[in-house]
Amino acid sequence: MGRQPCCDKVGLKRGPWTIEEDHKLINFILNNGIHCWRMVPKLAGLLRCGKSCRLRWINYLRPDLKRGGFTDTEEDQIIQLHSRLGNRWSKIAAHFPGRTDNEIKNHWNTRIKKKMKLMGLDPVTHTPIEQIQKQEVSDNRKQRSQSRPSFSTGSEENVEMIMKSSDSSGCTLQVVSEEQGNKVELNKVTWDDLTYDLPNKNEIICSDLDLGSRTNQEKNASTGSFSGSSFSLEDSSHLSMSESSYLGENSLLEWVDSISMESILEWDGFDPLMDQDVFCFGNR
DNA sequence: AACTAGTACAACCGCACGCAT
DNA sequence: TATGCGTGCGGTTGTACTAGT
Repeated sequence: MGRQPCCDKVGLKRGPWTIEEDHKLINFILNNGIHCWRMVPKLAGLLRCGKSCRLRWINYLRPDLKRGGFTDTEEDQIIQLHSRLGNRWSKIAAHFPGRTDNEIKNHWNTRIKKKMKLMGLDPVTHTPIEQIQKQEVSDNRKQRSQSRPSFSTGSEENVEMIMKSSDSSGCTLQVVSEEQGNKVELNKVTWDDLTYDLPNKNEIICSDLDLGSRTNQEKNASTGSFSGSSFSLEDSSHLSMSESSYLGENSLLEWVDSISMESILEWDGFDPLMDQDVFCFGNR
């Protein structure tokens, strides 16, 4: 059927946001909340598409954003989570309140990837690069040998791992030899073990936990409460303005600070269009 | 000082999903 | 069921900034 564009793009501004636009957007959202992003630019007096407004708010203007560099601990945590979740940045970001998926994704692409390569680890599989190269050689050999008729490749590599149970700390695996039908139950292994010690762990985890396809519950959970990339209006009342350590421009920061917290807290009491008193400079 | 290469990150784009009709 | 809409997500691009020469 083909999706309609989120906006006609005609006469809309693109590129970097100005302080004035930021002020307009923040003022509108803090006073009215968000019911329909498509309507936000119109009501806020912005020549932007709703999508752009949403992105700007989520990634830059949200008052609860934690700015600044990532700590070593955070980086380690990102690596751990990435090994389990892959490039599902919103899920990863959910573990870091105040961080956005975009921020984590950027940090991953610019720094952590390189850091891992320097450590000799493949950023995609999280396994030692040397091991991957060996595996590739082994696979090539396998392929070549399989193309030959009646040639056994040996049983060591023909095993299947089945996840028997799992929780937040780790899982129990069953290893089944295809050729001999042997079943060996491993003691519980932690996710870290899976990350660094076992080959092909991505396939194991993804297939058995269905991490490759998001469930409705996951989606709802990610949008239902404040959890990193997904911002809940309800939970904004718990946020501390002191956490917004950086907003790009001091004037903007000061301006946000100057806004009465009461107006921020009343997300639920939002009356969408009753108050269309869009921000004007000098009004506050 | 001028230029270049590398880095960091904001912003955009296209697609998929859930929901309503 | 098919279609349209709004939103969220992940990949990619653009650009400002910094370091090195």
